Amino acid sequence: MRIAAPQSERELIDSANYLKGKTLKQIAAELSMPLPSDTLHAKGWVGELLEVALGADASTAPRPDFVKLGIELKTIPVDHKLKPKESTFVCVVQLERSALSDWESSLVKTKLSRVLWIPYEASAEIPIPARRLGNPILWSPDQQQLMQLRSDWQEFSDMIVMGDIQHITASMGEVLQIRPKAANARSLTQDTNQTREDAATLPRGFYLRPSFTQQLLAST
DNA sequence: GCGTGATCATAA
DNA sequence: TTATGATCACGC
Repeated sequence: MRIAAPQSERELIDSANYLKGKTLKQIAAELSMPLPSDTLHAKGWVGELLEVALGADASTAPRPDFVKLGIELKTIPVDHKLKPKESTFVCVVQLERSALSDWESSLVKTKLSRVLWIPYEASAEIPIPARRLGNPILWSPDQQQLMQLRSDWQEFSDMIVMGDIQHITASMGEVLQIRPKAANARSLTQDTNQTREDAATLPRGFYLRPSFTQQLLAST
């Protein structure tokens, strides 16, 4: 268990491997962090626990979790077959034109360039404290995955630039999807792509479909 | 409100 | 059972 930021991929992998098989209760105890009574009011708790356990650089700014290594940390809930139980949030959908013009400099590509995936047991019958961590996977998208991501991202970006964000639904996209990412359905953010100058829309985020994360967990 | 961490809850 | 649309918590 480490607190200091890892100085190399090797260090990070070693730390993640040390956590493999441990329960959330064990890890929380070693860090003196309280266990949540439920996940309804602690939705991001596992992610935050692992950030501390692995020495992710504390920051509230947009960040790779491990700044020096350029690595993003993602915990992912899986069932007994290693099948993801949820989609994976990637990043906010930026509505500025500059953010919609170039895949190579996009937030999606940057965020997913290198990710440490840490699967953990999340079947409903397993109490939260007893859930164990799985095998950590340090991943970068391969050529096919990159093409899929780029294709979806381009399609979405084109629609948003055209002022059609209201017509984007979660069923669109092969591996990526766009869904709400907000406090509630009344939240609003400026959308300069629409015709009206004061136009606003629901804040949204990019998510990876479970079918995509399932494949990457299985292949690596 | 924004961006971080995500999962919930119900319709299909 | 699954996936979409909605929501929870936290630091600023």
